[in-house]
Amino acid sequence: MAETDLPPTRTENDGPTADVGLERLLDAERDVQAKLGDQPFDFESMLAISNIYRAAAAVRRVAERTILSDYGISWGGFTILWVLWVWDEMETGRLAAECDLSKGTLTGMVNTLERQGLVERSRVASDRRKVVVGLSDDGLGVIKDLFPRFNRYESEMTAGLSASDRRQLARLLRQVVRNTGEADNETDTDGTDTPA
Amino acid sequence: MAETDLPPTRTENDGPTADVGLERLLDAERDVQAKLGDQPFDFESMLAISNIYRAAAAVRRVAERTILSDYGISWGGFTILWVLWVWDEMETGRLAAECDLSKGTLTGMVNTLERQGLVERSRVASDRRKVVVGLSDDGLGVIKDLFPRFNRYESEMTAGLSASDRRQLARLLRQVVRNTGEADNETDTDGTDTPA
DNA sequence: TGGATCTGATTTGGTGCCGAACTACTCTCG
DNA sequence: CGAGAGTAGTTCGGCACCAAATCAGATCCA
Repeated sequence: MAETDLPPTRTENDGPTADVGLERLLDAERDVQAKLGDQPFDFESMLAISNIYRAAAAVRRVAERTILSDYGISWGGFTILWVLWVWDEMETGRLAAECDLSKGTLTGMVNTLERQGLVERSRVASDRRKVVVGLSDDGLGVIKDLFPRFNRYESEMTAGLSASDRRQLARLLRQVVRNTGEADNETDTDGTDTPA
Repeated sequence: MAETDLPPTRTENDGPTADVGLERLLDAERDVQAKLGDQPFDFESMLAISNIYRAAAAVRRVAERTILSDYGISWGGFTILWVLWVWDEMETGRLAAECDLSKGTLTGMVNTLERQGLVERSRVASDRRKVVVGLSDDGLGVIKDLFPRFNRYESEMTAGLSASDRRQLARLLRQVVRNTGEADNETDTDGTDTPA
């Protein structure tokens, strides 16, 4: 959702607040509330969720424009290389889950990476349905070279956050992921949603 | 990037930790560090950033599968309707900025929404380059109906977070967005990156 | 008046990404 | 064994999304 500041006409600065224009946020809240009449709404959740989306998109766009474009790979492509690097070759389905992509999407992206000579597919002899994907030598070279740069970029993106802020951020986001209830929650951390 | 838990073979539960398998995180850190040799890396930033992306994707997918699919609109389509609802009709360029989309993308999505009869385009008489987009009556009906449901969903996605957690989350994410240095930062909150 | 320039929107070409349908293989058990 | 149920991966149709190129209208001098 849109960054919920910027009501139509305001461009003035507002001094050294540590945060992005607080008044704008209040403006936005007022504007939304006006549309809703007396119906209550959860402004803080709205801000939290919409900022997740905006931050993710911005971080991705900038990463792709800056570092990733040097190697001609996308965010998702990088993720695949990274997973294969850290945890070695694995079969398609698992790789998809690990990269948080649908199987269909993964097939396409592996095609791209294969065309670029960065990964290799091989069928499993013991179960000929399965396909294992692994890094090629070139792929290994790329990720070894790329990861430190990427990680440096990640650090830059969290500039201004203390170490505990970063941990907190990760923690809160994990809770959000858990709340979506999408599978791969095989961990069942709080025991409230055990299937049976 | 992949949720950085789940090293290849571990499925056991790990008891009532308040957080997602802490040991797995440590495993992942160890695995990555092993690949890097003595080269240092910023694990906490990596976790923070990758979780932003994963949370955003999960929240979006689930929203589209559950509420949004009832109306046949996408996350981005919803954003457009919402912005137009709260701040009234506006011209294409501004709408794109507000929705955090490129102009080209916006054109396409407005086409879709127009086909669905939810928004209307009209040229501006005083400057015939400009196009103003606004909600149709149907579009207004949809967003009025949809927003409360969507907002309820947003609340659910932040379940388990205190009010101050939510504010904190939004705040930290705003800092990340700021760090990307993508424009629309006309606010310049800390004075370090003023163009001139 | 009329080119050069600027600005707003659309078009174009190409991925990424999804869910659903499909194909090929494996497993089960009668 | 062999039909049916299950599973792994790919294909398909369709948006979303971007950057770059293009088109059309406005503006600014000279």
